[in-house]
Amino acid sequence: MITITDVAKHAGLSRATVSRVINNRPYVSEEKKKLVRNAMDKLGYYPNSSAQRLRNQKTNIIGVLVPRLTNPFFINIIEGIEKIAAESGLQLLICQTKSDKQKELNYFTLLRTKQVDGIILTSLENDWEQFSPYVDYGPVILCNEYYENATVPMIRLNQYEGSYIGARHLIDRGHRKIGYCGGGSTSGLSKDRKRGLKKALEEAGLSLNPNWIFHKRYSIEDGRELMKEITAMEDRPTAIFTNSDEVAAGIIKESKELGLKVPDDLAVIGFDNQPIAELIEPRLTTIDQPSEEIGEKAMETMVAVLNQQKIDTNLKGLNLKLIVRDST
Amino acid sequence: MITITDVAKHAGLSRATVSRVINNRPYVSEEKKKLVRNAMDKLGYYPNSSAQRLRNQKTNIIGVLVPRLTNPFFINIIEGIEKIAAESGLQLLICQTKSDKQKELNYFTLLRTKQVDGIILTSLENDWEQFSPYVDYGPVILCNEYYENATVPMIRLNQYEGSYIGARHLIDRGHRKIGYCGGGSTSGLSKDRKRGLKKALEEAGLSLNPNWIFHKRYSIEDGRELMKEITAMEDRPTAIFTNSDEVAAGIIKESKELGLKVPDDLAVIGFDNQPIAELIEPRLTTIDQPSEEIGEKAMETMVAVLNQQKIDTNLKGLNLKLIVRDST
DNA sequence: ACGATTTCTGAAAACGATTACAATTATGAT
DNA sequence: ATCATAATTGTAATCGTTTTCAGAAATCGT
Repeated sequence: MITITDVAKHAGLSRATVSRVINNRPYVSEEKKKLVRNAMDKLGYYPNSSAQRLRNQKTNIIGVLVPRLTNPFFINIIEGIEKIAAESGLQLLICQTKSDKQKELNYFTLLRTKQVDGIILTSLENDWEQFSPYVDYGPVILCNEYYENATVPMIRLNQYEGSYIGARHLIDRGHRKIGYCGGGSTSGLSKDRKRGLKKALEEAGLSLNPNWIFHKRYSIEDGRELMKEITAMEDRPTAIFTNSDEVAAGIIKESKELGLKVPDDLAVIGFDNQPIAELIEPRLTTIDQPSEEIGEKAMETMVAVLNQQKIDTNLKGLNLKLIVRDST
Repeated sequence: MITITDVAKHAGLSRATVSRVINNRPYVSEEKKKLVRNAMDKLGYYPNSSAQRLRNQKTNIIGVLVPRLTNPFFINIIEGIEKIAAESGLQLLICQTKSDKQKELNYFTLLRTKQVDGIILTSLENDWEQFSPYVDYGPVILCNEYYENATVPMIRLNQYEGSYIGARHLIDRGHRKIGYCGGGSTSGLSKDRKRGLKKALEEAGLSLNPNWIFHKRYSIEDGRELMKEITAMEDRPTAIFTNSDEVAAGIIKESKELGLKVPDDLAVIGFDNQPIAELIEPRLTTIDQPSEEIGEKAMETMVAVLNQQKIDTNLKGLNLKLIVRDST
């Protein structure tokens, strides 16, 4: 392997001078700069990043925790994060938690072993109390998800509002028996979605039937299973409010297979406005989230924190929007 | 930050002994082991991985190059890769090339700066000649994609065969005017898919109309655009063979919007058997690929190469399978 | 009991970069 | 011409590990 020492020797200079050239430090004469550059080119030198990281005590890598890569919503967030990361010369270490509590927590050793300079969380399985001991070891930022009591920057949308407008839409369409399929975790997002729904129901003089609350459903397959469960009930909801377009798509698909009409027999509303929402028939009514934008904002915040600048987590202009299509 | 020196001091021993305990080296008495473990626990010590990497001259990270994370096919491959990586204590650095030649090439500096121990390529934009200079800097493995003349391990399926059976299916359904939408790169996969189609056509006394060959279409949106182009033609194909389910889905969606019936007015066959293939209507006829399995095999091969064991890239039992649904 | 192994432990030298500091030379002001 | 200041370069320490080497202690075989 070619090291900085080789370059120095070849250029007839010291390592220090070579290092200055690499890092665009001042106080190097043009003449020597040229010598160094020639030597680097000739030898095909690339600095060893482990050595740089050890010496500089930073990695320029940010860990990004997502539940599963199969969910386009999180890919969009990553897209936004990556855009800003690239602009700032940072790399991403993308980590799948598979919605597993322990896995999620384990990724925090990345911070302790100095493999990453910071962590962005896009979903939450554990309670805030589990995370809080780790914030001493490097910046942690919540993107999309949030806690009420967390002490780290949170890039979040008004999920309460989003959920409320979705629920209102169902009520306006005349539904009185509305089911809910949500995460069921203790995160602010999860709670707020349920709260928004409840609020809309209350306003209409309705309440949430505990039999129609479903948790921990994420995939298309989960949606299909859920639909089978609903069909088996004697008292069924006429509309269902879901936490993701994938689950909603699964419900629609299975409904059709079971000979039920969407939205007449069952109205379905999704969340996220993924490509699949346009593709499936009937096209899915859903709640659009500016996912890429919150990813960008999260990474901008991370960059600010790393540079010890003051941060601004204000997200005005970014709203959840109801997209009415044919499934409601 | 707590270092190994702190632990050594706290335990009243040398750094060497602590290191031996960390790495399960022999020749440490039980007594001292306990002292070290206690000290590590008490101080909350985690080894600094930059230092370990510098010293050990390896990172235990493998770079995985994919075109775009939005394509579930590649996510499946990653899934397989990750499974084996986890078993072997390796981490993944996932890199999106966005199907950009330069970007793809740039990621090879990861190898030169020793940020990764090896690279797995799942798609190819450049010619093999562009890559070959880099193979000196660390193991490179091709997964899914391949070249005829490459000198690195290739985990590949018989795309020629897969393409052939797909084309045969269309011909058996009575189609004589068959269009092709493929990658159009110089990779073996791309060439073989075209070859397989041509072979089937020739056997039926047909040939591939150059007007009906389309390249560089990847997304649902690309599919929709493509469909508009086709509709604008005066002499249109009656069937189209695509390179991915996403493009195929876009074609189907747009067809319906344009008032065309699939498969009657236009038959469409996809590739990959993604979830979307089941969801869209008409359900998509497609060619299933054991994507997770080839990911696993690729990582197994990488592990073998890193350990200098002899490798076996045989993939028998893993085949491309035609899945007939309703779009043909 | 005595030499030959084997087990245990620490001192010190790596790994490849960056940087504080000192030494030297060049430039500028008077 | 002289002194103050700025620009240029190198020496050596440092980041936090692992490992070679050597020495000390324990164990073994006879």
